[in-house]
Amino acid sequence: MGRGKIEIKLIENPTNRQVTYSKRRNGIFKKAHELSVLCDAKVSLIMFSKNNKMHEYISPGLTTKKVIDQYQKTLGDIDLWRSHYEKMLQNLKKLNDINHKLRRQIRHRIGEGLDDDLSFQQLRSLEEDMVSSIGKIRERKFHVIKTRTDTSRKKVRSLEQMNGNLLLELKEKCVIHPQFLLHDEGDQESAVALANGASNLYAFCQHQTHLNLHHHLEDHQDQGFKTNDLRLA
Amino acid sequence: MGRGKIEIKLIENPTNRQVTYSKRRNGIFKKAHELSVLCDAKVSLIMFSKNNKMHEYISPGLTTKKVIDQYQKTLGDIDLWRSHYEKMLQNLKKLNDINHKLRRQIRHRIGEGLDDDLSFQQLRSLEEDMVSSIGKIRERKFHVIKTRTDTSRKKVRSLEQMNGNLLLELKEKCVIHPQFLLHDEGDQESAVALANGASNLYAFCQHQTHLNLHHHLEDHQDQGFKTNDLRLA
DNA sequence: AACTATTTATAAGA
DNA sequence: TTCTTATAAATAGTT
Repeated sequence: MGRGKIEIKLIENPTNRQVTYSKRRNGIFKKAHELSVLCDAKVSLIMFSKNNKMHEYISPGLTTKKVIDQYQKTLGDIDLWRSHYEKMLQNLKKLNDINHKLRRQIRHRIGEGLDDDLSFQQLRSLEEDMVSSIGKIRERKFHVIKTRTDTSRKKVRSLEQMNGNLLLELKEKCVIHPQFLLHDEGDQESAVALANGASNLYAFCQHQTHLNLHHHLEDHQDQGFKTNDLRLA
Repeated sequence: MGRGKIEIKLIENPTNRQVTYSKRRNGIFKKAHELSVLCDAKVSLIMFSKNNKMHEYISPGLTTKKVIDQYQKTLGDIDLWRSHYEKMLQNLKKLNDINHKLRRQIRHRIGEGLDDDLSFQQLRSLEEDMVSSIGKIRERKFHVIKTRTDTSRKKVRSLEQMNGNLLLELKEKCVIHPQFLLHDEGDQESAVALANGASNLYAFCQHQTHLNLHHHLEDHQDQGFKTNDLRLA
């Protein structure tokens, strides 16, 4: 209907296409409206242009939601959404049930809600179970504390050994180069630091010992303590 | 367009209306399809006739669900369904999380999964908690067993009293009407039944005593034992 | 956006 | 429903 007949196939020219879309869209909307009125029909017409501009017609007194709802209902529950939705509802219910059961179990295990529904036998087996569980927890607790103690002990041993080596080396160096010795009597911290196990050398070489001990307590990765350390001191 | 012009208003004649609906419906569908093809538009056309018969057109390669989804998205998430759906999803997720936490708590309480992530302090407080809980459970257990014992004791006392009364009454009746006495020596059950506390009257009036005792043990509500009972025996 | 020659849709009748 | 057909309406191409 127009100056010439056209073939029904994609209009390649974008401008042309846009114009035709516009004209025909209005045409369809008009027809949809006429049908609504003439035949009292419910019509929902939704369309998106090639550039995703949306246009819709809906019969007077209706909403698209209503139409879609009726559509779903009419198609029956074969509908993807409805079944998906209902699966979700079931899931929700199941999870809630499980939740309640878990809560109940916990309540029993913390000694609440026992009056509700536990028989003597159930109470007995619950008690038994908890006694055994507590055993496991204690075991684990002792394991943790033992591990921790062992670790500390090892650390202490290793530090002691390091200190021993350090002191020996220091002693040698001081004997060879007595000019490095400092006699800073006012330093109180040194005394505290040295009290750990280096006290036998206190009178001999206090300042350097002090500084090197600190190094080792603070930075465990630092293994490079040779003659350089002495120069830094 | 037709033999005569028509006014756009409800067609009162149902037959006429149905015919028009049919014709125009096809017309719109054709136009919708032409638009789809000519302009590469997405078209969804759903309609219900006055008698709720549904018809739909959907552009080739599309589904109504897709169109509706896009419609919802385009209108923005103000949409009721989408928000409802998303609330449900959130809920589901939350429930699942809670579930996991509850399970974890239970696992800890039954002494599993302790290595994962419990510090020494946590283990200590868990142990403490469980000790206190076990106390509550034991309390409840003792309460249950005590209640049950008490109830049994009361029942026994009450039955003993009943039996006493019964025997006394029976004794009287037998003295007044000695003709009711039966000397059925072969009855072994009687001896078992009487052993409970009626043994002192064994030689006196065995058969009746036996039957009446049974009545009372089986049916507690039956309080009506008078002279009639003896006649039934 | 308007025009208009043509095509298309369809109302009424069969 | 479907077909027919006179006529109304829609619209392609043009301005």
